[in-house]
Amino acid sequence: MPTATTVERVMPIGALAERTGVKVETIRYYEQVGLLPPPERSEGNQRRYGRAHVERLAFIKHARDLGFAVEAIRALLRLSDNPAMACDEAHAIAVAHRDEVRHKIARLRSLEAELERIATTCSGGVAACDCAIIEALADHGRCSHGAH
Amino acid sequence: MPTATTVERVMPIGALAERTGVKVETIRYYEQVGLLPPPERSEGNQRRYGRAHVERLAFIKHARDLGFAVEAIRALLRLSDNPAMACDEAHAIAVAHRDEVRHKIARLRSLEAELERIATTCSGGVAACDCAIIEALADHGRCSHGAH
DNA sequence: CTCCAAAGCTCTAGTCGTTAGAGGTCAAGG
DNA sequence: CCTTGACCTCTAACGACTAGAGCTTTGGAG
Repeated sequence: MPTATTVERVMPIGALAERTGVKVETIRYYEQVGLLPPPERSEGNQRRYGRAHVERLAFIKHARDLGFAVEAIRALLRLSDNPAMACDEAHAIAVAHRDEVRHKIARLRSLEAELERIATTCSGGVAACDCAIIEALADHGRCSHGAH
Repeated sequence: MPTATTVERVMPIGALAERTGVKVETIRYYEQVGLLPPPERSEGNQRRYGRAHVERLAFIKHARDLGFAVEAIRALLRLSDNPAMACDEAHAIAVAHRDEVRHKIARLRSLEAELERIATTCSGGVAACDCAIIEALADHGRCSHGAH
């Protein structure tokens, strides 16, 4: 007993959007940049998607959620279309991205520490505060050359 | 015995860039969007910066390095120009940003874990690999609805 | 003093991955 | 048949720069 959106042969863009959690505009964008192949059209020129599109878009969505760049996804899709190209390349892409993510985490952690420090130095509303946060920002500026 | 770049009254944009580590184009951009006040100009219409500009730009740079958005920096600069406005607001900005950074870290950490998992599932070049990374991306797509 | 390369100037457009809007067409239920 | 919502294309905006074209100014060497 298939519901309206499980009639997969003739899915309009809105149903595909709902199913995958990707916005309509974004789907059209992915088509425009060549991530999602152009689907067939209805007589009235409206896009009609099938199961293959759902799967491909889900793949794209998951990769985007993992923070892969559109370029990287293009490469991953090429690999998935062409398994003969082996997974060495896919592995390299994933590892490169993982390292990038690690890098970002490390950077953000030190930012967090510094933000925490300057935010707690001045907890707001205190009279002695002139203001510690602003001074921290200004001082660090000065400290790069030690000039006054 | 001041060197060329320590002659602060007449610093051209390139010297300011070198001193602060902010690119020339970015300095002009900051002026355009109103973060850095327009400096005086030479007879030939070239920007000439002084010490105040070095300090303000260093403040901006440090805040940007900490990941504050330009809008937030605009607010912080307003506060630093006008200390009477108290540090409550600065504190709120810093705390909000710290929380945002924490959020980002948490998200990235789970991404990292998943990337690690899929990257090590297929270590590349293995025959059995068909490929685990690509399957992981595809499967997750499918698992959101359990459909085949 | 004259010349030339480096550095400056303005203005425009491109980046990335969407998102939003204008202004129109199509499909389906009452 | 008519309305309403979903769809269509095309263009511009976001944030924070970055790059380039095409020009002028500056400052040191000859």
